[in-house]
Amino acid sequence: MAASIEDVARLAGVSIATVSRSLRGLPDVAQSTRDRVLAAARELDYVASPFAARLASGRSATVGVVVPFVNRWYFAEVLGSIEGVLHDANMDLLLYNLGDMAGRERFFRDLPVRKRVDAIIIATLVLTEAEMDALRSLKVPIGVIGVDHAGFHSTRIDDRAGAATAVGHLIELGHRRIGHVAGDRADPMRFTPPHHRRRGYIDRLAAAGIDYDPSLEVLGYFTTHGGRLATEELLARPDRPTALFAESDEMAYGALVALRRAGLRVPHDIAVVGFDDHASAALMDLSTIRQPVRDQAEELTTRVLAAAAGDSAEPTSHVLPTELIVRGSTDPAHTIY
Amino acid sequence: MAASIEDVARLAGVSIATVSRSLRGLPDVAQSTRDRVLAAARELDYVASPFAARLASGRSATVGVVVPFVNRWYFAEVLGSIEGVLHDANMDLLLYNLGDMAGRERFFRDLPVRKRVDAIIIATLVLTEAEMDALRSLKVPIGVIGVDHAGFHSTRIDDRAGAATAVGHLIELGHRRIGHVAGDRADPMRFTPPHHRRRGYIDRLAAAGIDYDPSLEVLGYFTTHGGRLATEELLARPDRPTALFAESDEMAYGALVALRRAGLRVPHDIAVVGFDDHASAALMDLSTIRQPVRDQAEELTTRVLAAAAGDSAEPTSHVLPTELIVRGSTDPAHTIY
DNA sequence: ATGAAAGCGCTAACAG
DNA sequence: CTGTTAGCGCTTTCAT
Repeated sequence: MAASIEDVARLAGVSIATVSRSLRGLPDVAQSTRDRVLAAARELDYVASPFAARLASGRSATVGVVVPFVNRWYFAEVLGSIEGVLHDANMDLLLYNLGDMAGRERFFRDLPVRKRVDAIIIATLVLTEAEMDALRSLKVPIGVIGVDHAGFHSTRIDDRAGAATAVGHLIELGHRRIGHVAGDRADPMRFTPPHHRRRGYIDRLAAAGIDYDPSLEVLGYFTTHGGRLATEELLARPDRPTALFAESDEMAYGALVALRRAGLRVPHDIAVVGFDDHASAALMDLSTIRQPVRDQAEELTTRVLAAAAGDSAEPTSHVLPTELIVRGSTDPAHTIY
Repeated sequence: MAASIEDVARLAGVSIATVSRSLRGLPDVAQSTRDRVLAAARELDYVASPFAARLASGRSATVGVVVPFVNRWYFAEVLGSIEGVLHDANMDLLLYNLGDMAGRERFFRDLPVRKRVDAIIIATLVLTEAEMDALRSLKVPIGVIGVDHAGFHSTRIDDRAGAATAVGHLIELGHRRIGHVAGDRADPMRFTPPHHRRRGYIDRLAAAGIDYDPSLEVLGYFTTHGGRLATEELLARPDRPTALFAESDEMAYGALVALRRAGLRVPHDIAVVGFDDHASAALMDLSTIRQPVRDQAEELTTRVLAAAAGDSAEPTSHVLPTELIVRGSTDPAHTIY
């Protein structure tokens, strides 16, 4: 049986209260006493039982992290970043992967985080009023990454401005017919990027006096495969575009495959710009909008942790900058294919 | 304040013991009593405090999941699968992302899972004796995915046989000079696939009476970028290979990029086969060895859960089958580029 | 600076 | 079938 606080107290010749204080670094313990306790604890290889501590203190030293999918680049990146901050702060991380709408409904109905976390971090979901109510009922600080919701801590990028920058880059290169490989705005998970990025696309066209042409817009569903199919569809239409804006790099990869198969040269026949600066974008020589994924996750986690620790500042919404990265897929002096 | 078991007992007019029994579905409770308790619990929106239950019962209903990285395809896939099984079983999932050697050392030194999990699942690490001792000291069932260690539950594939199949496929197509884009065998994380997959490559060459040529072997470090560089290096050598075996699909993608840039046709000039059947392999038209990642994770998790629940069967090692998937990158009737 | 003691909210014998 | 009671291993007043 593992050592308990009583064993340590006995060995150190003090009360369990003193052991508790010493080990947690609380004040009002003589240095000599503390040293004795630390030595005893080390000798017995003692660690406090987290459950006993949590029951007694009412704090769980745990945060719940909710992601729609763990196996997509963006969410995996976010999750890894959060994990780092949390464990550096000696917090446990309870993972919830929604997976699909059924999982999402189950989560908000059952609220499996109840009575077990000091804070919650949720990635990229636009929450319904009912979901927000459910979360608020937990009475713990809540952080949302990628979206902002009043009353919750949030960190995100400006998707709309980023998309406008991407499209502006194409316009400055002289393109007027710009195809749009879009994310699914009707996804039941209600992700926001497709809405904002599309707005940015339309904004920027308008600013350049280019008419918005719905026939240049096809859904790619945020997958590589979808990006390929969408591009094939665009190419099959009369008067094909001279450039493509894909709402995500992963869709852009699919677009590049479709273009290669169609025998079109990039960027000479068709230029392509993506969004995210995904891990493989540099390899694919894809121009894109870089977003600081890890920074967003770390910044948000840090603030949520402060809130959980009692910092009662009002929840705020932070926006981090994006950056246009020009690579071969739009550089006329270059050829990918 | 949230309702406690006493509130429920009072409302239902029974003792807290009866509430506990009713809610947990234990026997020896009159149906009418149970109904009353359930109604009271629902009315008060009661859920038991997990910490109190864990402290009293000694069971944590939690499993620790340890991965080297969350943001690599294989591990993300594994993590997602484990999460599904765990939450279906009403278990909490505590995530530990090692990240690098420093993180790995810290994990095994501090053992942050101590006193908080009923079982541990670890992905793809070859454990040192010291690490195994540390884990054993926890006295909980341990599952390892991708490797087998005596005394631990494990599920894996036969990497060696899979690699041999991949190389055999190339040999049957008539190839004799087969380049090898290899994983790093000296990685301090000590992953096993590079060792086994390389053995399979060498085995199969030997079986076909082909001399092993070290100059055909270059490290690609399991990254897309590394695969590209490795391939470029292979192409720069005299008497270049007519086919490539990449130890992972992600490295194979890099190889395809390098071949395209070099103006070589696939599979006519050089055929390529990968390993894993990564999510994008179909899109890239890459022939590969499919491994059932989710199945491995689910099978292992299920067994570990049984062990944690008291099934005292000896830990065993299970091997799941792989399958050759032939696509355009090796099909002579086909052209990728 | 230290100790005694009262919980925290459950589970698990044990009685009846 | 149900209730009583003794913990589980800590944290946290409150004394001293």
